[in-house]
Amino acid sequence: MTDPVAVRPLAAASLHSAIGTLRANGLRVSTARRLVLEVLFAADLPVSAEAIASGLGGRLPASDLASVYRNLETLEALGLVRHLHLGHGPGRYVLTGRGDDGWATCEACGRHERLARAQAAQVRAAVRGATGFEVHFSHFPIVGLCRDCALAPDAPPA
Amino acid sequence: MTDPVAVRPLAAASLHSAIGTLRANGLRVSTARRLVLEVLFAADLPVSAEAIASGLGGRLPASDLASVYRNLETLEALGLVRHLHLGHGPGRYVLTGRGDDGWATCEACGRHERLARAQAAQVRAAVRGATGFEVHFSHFPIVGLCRDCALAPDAPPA
DNA sequence: TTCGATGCAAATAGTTTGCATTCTA
DNA sequence: TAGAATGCAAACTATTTGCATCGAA
Repeated sequence: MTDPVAVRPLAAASLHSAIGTLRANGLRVSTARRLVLEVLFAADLPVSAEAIASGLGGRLPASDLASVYRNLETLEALGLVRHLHLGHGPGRYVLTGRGDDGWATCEACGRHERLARAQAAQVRAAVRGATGFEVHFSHFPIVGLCRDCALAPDAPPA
Repeated sequence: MTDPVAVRPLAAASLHSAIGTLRANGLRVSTARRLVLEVLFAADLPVSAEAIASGLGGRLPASDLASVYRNLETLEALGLVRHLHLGHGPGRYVLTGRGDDGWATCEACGRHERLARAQAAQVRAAVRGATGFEVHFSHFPIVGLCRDCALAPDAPPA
């Protein structure tokens, strides 16, 4: 990368537009780099670098783990990708625009839910009121019990 | 540990009472184990295993890192200690009863603030209302800008 | 005197970096 | 064909585990 130009977090609507952003920034569109983007566009939840390198476990062509990390860093610098930590274990990567408002993780059933913009706004307002903090929830999830598991503490679904 | 008896998270008010809990559970009070507790009682913020092993950087006697991890695991199983992740880098350990209601991390100035019980309750209620989730904030912090940094975005204090 | 706990070393997971080679622009 | 990106290997950080030895009860 010569000089990080488009550092505003601009979500790419499609693989095509993401590639356009790469080109617009003087970056090359290599096979490995395109692959990382393809996996991210194919995944609906945040995925680990390992999962990307394996091509989502074989559904897509595999590539080198070190290159995946380097590409994720590049894509993150462009604002096309974010990373977050949904618990212990490897970090997870998502396209900007998917779950930007935050995530909630259920400790009982393990499910990860995106927060809707309106939900996040409500919570942000509460935090602002209680603490003065201007928060976002994009790097760590909110952890607790989802509605279902909170009601049936002994028999968590799934 | 023979059999984890006191698994209810009972905060120890003092080093003395923590040692009592160890004894009550048939665990031995070794030098290394007492040292881990001493560091935790001396620290006001959550500390890394590395910081504990170094005796808070020399202020207290040092000990072996692997033993520190093993002891933290034991103390966590007894409910005397919790761990959390305040950002990237190593996990941090705290005594139960210190910041159980959660933490808020400022991205600009890097400070970590404990949430007060009432603050946490307000936020929990908001999350419950918005999402149905029954949350706690003890494993990951709330991340954002503290009141001061939110007001002066370009000149973060300290 | 026994077995729980220690200390050292080696293993493991996640991530980063160095460097010669490949391939995009 | 210049230099960005790759792939492999090695380094690094955080954490866990094996095992012979030590020491608290």
